[in-house]
Amino acid sequence: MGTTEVDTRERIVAATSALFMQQGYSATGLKAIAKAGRATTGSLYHFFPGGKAELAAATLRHSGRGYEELVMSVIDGAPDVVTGLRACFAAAADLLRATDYVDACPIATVALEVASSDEPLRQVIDEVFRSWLDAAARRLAADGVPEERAQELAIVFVAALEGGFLLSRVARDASAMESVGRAVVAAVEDALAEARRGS
Amino acid sequence: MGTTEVDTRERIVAATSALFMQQGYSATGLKAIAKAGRATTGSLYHFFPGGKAELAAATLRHSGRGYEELVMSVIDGAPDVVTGLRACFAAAADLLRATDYVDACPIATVALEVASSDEPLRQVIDEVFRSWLDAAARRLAADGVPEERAQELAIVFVAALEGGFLLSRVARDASAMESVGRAVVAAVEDALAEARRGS
DNA sequence: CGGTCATTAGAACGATCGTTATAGTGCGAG
DNA sequence: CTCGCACTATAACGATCGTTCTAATGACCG
Repeated sequence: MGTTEVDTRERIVAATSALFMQQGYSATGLKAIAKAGRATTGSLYHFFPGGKAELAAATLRHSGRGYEELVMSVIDGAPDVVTGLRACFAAAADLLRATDYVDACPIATVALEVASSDEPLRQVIDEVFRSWLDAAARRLAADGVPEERAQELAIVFVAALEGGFLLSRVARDASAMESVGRAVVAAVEDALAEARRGS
Repeated sequence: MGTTEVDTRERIVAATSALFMQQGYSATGLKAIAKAGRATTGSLYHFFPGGKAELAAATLRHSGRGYEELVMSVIDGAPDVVTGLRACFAAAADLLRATDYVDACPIATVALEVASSDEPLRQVIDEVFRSWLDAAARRLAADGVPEERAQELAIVFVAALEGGFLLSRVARDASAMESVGRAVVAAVEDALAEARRGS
């Protein structure tokens, strides 16, 4: 049995994620996915009998988990949340520059395409974002940000990241990502200072 | 000559904008646009000889100008920038709720689709965003925010709007838009307070 | 060796894509 | 009235879409 079928499956998902990144959902054909993932149409439908919809759902879940782990590991690798967040935005800006502004968030691209026209996929993305927000809020709370404020700052964090990706990719200039990063860091610092001062 | 041809042209652009909003660029077929705009394929190619690409460019420019005027009119209708910004985010949240989270920004959706795969359209969107950022920065500077800070806050403003649209549409809950709104307002208030205090 | 089954290869389906071509409409100018 | 031109209608093109189907491959088990 080995690991062959698992590798093919993961290769297909990885190829799908890469294509979603730079073309979105609708513009990415199954033939292109098969070619990029070194698979055939038959193989593709063997692993994803539900066709494009099932493949997209699997890809979004996979990418969502991957990005969450990446972000959380960067933050946890820092002495505190504030410097962790700073590192996050710096890493995102570096990644954009290093990949010619291609490597960003495939989930956001697909999200805007399907949010109002493909309910099953919208729900998948909703779960992914919810998981991100929960993880970020927990991490902020662990560093002393009050519960309610932590949830709001988590939303601001994710929205800033996605907004930064959008503006940076369109402008082919990562300075937008750095700008929103500074704003998020300042907001978190404020919340922490207020928490230490107040009740 | 009358206004017939102008009306048809504008009807096509409006229909395109609406379809881009909920489906994006690739998923929106020319046939669907023609039907929604009460036009035919021939009529469509008469007004936009460049085909889908030219129609998309015209639509993005048109929508971009429209949103810029809308946002600036809301801000200018308020006594100061801070309450103007508050009104902006409140209006965006209300619009999302009123339209079942469909009516958002067609430009962001198309932007993520084409930023790395369609250079001409990317440049059009780049111009649109640049115009937004310039207008917002000028408005912030007019209310006393130092030049450099105004440009950065303009980026934060637009990124927050787009990030708020994304999260709110996916979650079908406009509270994310309200959260990012509060963060932007706080950041601007801070900048104004600092400007009044410092040099 | 023979048989089973997961996996692959690739052809073929109808539908729809963006685009083009052609014929036809109707209105304003001379 | 008639010519010209802006505009419309519709059919058709080749290409590609997502999907289905049938064969064939190949490794493991009795």
